[in-house]
Amino acid sequence: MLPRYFYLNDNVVDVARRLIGKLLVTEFGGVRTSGVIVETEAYCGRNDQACHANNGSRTPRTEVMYCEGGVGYIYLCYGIHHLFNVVTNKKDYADAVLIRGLEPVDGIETMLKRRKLPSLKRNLTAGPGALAQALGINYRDSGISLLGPQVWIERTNKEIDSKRLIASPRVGIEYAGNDAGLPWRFRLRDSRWVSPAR
DNA sequence: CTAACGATTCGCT
DNA sequence: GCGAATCGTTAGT
Repeated sequence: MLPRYFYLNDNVVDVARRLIGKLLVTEFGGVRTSGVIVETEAYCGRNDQACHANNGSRTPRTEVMYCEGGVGYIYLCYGIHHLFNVVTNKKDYADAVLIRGLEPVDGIETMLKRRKLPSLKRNLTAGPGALAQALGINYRDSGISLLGPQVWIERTNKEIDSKRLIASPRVGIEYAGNDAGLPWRFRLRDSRWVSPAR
């Protein structure tokens, strides 16, 4: 399990890069499901128009983004999809990393059942809404600890060569003006488990 | 209280 | 490639 200090990093873009190649695990009702993170996006609470908590905007929903790093920020998108983010930085600094793609590892049968899919294909965990559903993550669990028994992140044996990382603009945030062009999306080159979005 | 909208996905053409 | 689905959150009245 990654220790608290991993999440206290005050550079959320750096955390987004470091999360690639880590294992994201959930264990609900004693059933373990997991996958290697292959795609992320960074959102910064200060001077980032794409962030829900931009420039100190506090609402009931975004309050967990202001927690000390090491909890999950999960919210409902389009009324259907539960998107999972890793909250980082110290208390009152509303930074988070959206997890956008996973390579399935543990509990594939369970994930197939949750996704109502007949067989293992890339749409099992490629895309932020898809992977959250596969892991059984619900927006009502927003604020859950990443140092607890239900959701956590682990190191893996595989080292990620920075040459295998692609940085590009974030997806679906055209409303964010100049910040829409920031290269804060990271993905593993040649992974078939990254999101369908361009 | 009301209305507009979204860090997306899926199915159909 | 395109449009519908679907509902909590938010800002405004």
